[in-house]
Amino acid sequence: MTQSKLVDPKPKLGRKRDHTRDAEILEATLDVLAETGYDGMTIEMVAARARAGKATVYRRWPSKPELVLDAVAGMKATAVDLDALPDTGTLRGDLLALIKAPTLRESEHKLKIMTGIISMIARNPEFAAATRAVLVEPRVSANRILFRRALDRGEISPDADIDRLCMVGPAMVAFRVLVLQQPVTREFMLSIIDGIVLPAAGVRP
Amino acid sequence: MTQSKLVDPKPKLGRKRDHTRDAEILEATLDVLAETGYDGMTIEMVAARARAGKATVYRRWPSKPELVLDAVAGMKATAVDLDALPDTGTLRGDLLALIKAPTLRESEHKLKIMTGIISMIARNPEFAAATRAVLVEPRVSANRILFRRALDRGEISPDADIDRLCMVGPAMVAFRVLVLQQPVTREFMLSIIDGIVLPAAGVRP
DNA sequence: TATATACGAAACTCTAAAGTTCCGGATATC
DNA sequence: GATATCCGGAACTTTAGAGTTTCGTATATA
Repeated sequence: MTQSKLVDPKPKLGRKRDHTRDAEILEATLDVLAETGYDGMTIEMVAARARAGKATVYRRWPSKPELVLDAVAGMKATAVDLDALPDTGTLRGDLLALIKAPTLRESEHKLKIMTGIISMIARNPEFAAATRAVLVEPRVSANRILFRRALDRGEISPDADIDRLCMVGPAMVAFRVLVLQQPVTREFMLSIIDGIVLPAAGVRP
Repeated sequence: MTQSKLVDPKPKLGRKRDHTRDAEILEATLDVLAETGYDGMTIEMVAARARAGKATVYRRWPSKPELVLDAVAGMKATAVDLDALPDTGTLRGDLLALIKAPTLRESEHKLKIMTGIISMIARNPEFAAATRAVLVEPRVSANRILFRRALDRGEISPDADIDRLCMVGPAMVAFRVLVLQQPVTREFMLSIIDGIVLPAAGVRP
C-alpha cells in the first residue's frame, strides 16, 4: 500500500520553507512588542526588523494575535529551571542566588514585553493563560520550593503564609516595572528580601 | 474704558455650552475604558454611552488622548482623603479600616480602568504621571502616615523599611487585578495585612 | 530541465476609526 | 425677531494598518 498521509499532505516540489527564520521573526515580534505594545505593533515593523517580507510572516502565522501568542509562549523556554534551583542551606542564600544581574535583566525585559500585552489579557483568555505561564508560574513555583525547604529546615515560622509570600517578589517587581516604570536593581530586590519577605516569614537576621 | 478681554474673548451670543454634560462624558469614557481598553475604545462608543453626538465630544476635547487623560486625572477626586484617615490606636486597626467593601470595589474599578491604560504609560509620559497621581500616590501616602504613626507609638520595629512596606499592599492588589485577573476580596487583603505587612513590620500578634 | 514553492519587496484591497462637516431643532443674547 | 452657538445625529473625508496578491529571483524535487 502507498503512503496514506490524509492529514497535511506535504507537497514534494518547490523550495523548502526556511524554518530558521521562525525564531528570528518571533524575536523581532518580542522586540517590537516591548517597544510599542500590542496595538502599536504592526506586522510591517516585525517583518522589517526581521529583514523579511510581510508575506513570509503570514505564510507562517495566520494572524497578528496568533503570532504574538506564539512569541509570548516561546518565552517560557528562558524561564527559571526548577530542577537546577540553588540550594545554599539558607532561605536568604537561595533567594539571593535568584537575583543575579542576568536574571534581573531578563525579568525586566519580559515585563516590558508584558506591558504591551496587559490590555489584551482582559480581552483574550489565551493571552491571560500565556502571561501566567510565562511570567507568574515559573517564578512563583521556584519560590514555593525554596520556601518549603526553609519550612522543612525549621528556618521560617510554621504558620507563614507561603502562598502569599511567593507572590510578594513577583508582584513588587511587576508593580515597579509596569506602573512605576523604574528599573529593577539588585538594591531593590535586596530591600524586598531583607525588608519584607524574610521578616514576614519569621526569619531572624 | 471698556472691558479688555484680550485672552479668550468669550462670544456673547448663542446657546451656552451645557457643562453638566462634561462629567457624564468623562464617566462614560472611564466605563468604556474599563471594558475595552484604550485602543479598543472609540469616541463613538463614548458618545453613545453618554447619549451625546461625536461633535459634542470634540467640541470639548481636541483629541482622544486628551479626553482620556482628563478622565483619568478626574479619578483623583475619589481618592483616599488624607485628612480623614482612620486613627484606631493600632496599625492593624487603621489598615483594616482602609479595606472596607466600598473602598475595595473602588480600587478594583480604578485598576480595571488602568488595565486599559498600562500600554499607554510606556508610550506617553503624561499617562504615566496621571496613573501615579491617581493610583499610587494617594494609597501610598495614606499608608505612609499610618506607618509613621505606628513607628512613633513604638508599635513597629524602628528599622522597618516603611517606604517598601507602603507599596506592598498596592503592588499585591495591582498584581492580582492586572495580571492574575482575580477579584480583590476582603480575605485577600486580610491575608496580606496579617500574613505579610504586619509580620514584616515587626508587629507581634 | 520543467515545475512548484519559498524568498524579499512592493503594490494592492478592505475595513475601522479619528476627526470634520452638515443637518434640523433648541436656546441664548441683543 | 435676527443672529449665533449649542444640541444629537448622521454623512462625510482621511488615514493607518490587517491581510492578499504580484513580481522577480532563488532553491528544491522529479
